[in-house]
Amino acid sequence: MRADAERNRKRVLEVALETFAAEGLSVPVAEIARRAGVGTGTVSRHFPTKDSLYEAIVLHLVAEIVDRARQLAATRDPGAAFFEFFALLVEHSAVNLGLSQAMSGTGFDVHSVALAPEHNLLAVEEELLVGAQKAGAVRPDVVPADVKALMVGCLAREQQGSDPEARKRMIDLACAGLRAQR
Amino acid sequence: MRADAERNRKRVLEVALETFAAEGLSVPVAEIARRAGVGTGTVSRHFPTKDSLYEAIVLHLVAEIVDRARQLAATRDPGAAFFEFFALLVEHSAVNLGLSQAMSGTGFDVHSVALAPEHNLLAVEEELLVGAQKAGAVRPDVVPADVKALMVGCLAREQQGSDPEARKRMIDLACAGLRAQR
DNA sequence: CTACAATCGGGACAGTTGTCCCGCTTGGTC
DNA sequence: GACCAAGCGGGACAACTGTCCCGATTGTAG
Repeated sequence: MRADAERNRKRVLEVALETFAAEGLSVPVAEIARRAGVGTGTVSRHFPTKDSLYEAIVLHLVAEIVDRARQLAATRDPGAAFFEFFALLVEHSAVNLGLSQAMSGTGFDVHSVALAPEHNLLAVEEELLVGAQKAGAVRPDVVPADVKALMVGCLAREQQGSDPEARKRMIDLACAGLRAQR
Repeated sequence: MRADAERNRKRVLEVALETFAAEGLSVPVAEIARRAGVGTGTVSRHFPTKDSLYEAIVLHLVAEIVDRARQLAATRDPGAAFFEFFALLVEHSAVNLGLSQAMSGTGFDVHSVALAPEHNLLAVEEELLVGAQKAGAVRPDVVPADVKALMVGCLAREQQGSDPEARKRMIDLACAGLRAQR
C-alpha cells in the first residue's frame, strides 16, 4: 500500500472516531471527508460502505471493553466483576455518542458484526452474569437481554442532562434492581 | 367543513394510528395516504407537516395516560400509585411502537408539544414521584429524568424478544432499583 | 528522471421523503 | 338541476445522503 494511502486511511479513521463520538453516527460521510481534508471518493475506497466505517471504529472500541471485562473476571469476585463491568460499559458509552447509539441498536447493529471472540460482548456479558448469579449476587431470573436493556436506560439518561453524579446514581439504580434481594 | 373532508380526516388519523403503532414513526406519509385510500395532498392539507400528524395521534394517547395517572393518584397510596403508573406507562408503550419511540425521544419530542395540563406527562410523573418519595416508598435522590430513563430501558427490552413475562420482570427490575432500601 | 500504476478529488447518480401546487372533481345549497 | 367553492389526487420539487466513476495527480520503482 502506498504511503499516502495509508496516511489517508488513518486520518479518516481518526476523524470519523472523534466525529461519531461527538455527534453520533448520523453524520454524513461527506462531512467526515471534509473534516479529514480528503474527497468522498477517498473515504469510500477505504470503506466501501458507511457500515464498514462503523465496523472499523466500533469493533476497535468493543475489543477494548471485552479485554477489560476479561481482566475483571480474572481479578474480582464474580459479583464485583459483573457490577464493575456494567459500570464500565456505561461509562465508556456515555462519553461516546456513537458507541452509545451502537450499543442501543440505533443506526448500527454491533452484535451482528461482533462475532469473533475478541469482539463478542454478548458472550463475555453472559459469562459475567452467570458467574454473578451462581455467586448469589444477582437475581437468578435475569437474562442478558435484561442487562442490556438496563444499560440502554442508563445511556438514555445521558441524553437529558448529563452529569457525573446523575450517571453514578443511574448506574446505582440499575444495579440495585439487578442485585439479589436477601 | 364538508362531510367528505371530515370523513377523510378521521380515516387518515385512524390509519396513521395503527400504522405508527405497528411499524413506528418512520413510515412515510405517502404510505399512510396509500393505506387510507387518499392522495398525499389530502393528508398534507389536514396535517401540514408530519409532526402535526404525530401530535394529533400522540397527544391523544398521552391524554389517556395522564388521565389514568390522576385516577391512580386519587385512589391508591402514594407508593402503589407511583409503581402502578410506571407499569402502566410501560405496558401502554410496549404495545405501540410509535408511542414507544415518542417516549424514548426517537423521532419525535413529546414533551415539547405536551404542555397543556391534560397532556403534561412530566408534571403528573413528578407529582407521583414526589408523593412516593415523601411516603418513603422511593429513594429520595431519584429525579424524574431517572424514572424516564428506566422506562426507556424497559421499552428497549421489547426490541429484543418481547414476551409478557420478560416485560413483567423488566418492570420489576426497574421498580426494585427505585424502591427505597430499608 | 521517467513512466506508470495506484490514488485522489469531487461531481454524477439514484433512492428516499417531506412539502407544495395545480387542474379536475364533487358536495351542498339555492 | 345547476353552480361554485371546498376538496381531492398525484405529480413536481427540493433537500439529503450513500455509492460509484472518471479524469487529474502523485508516489515510487527502476
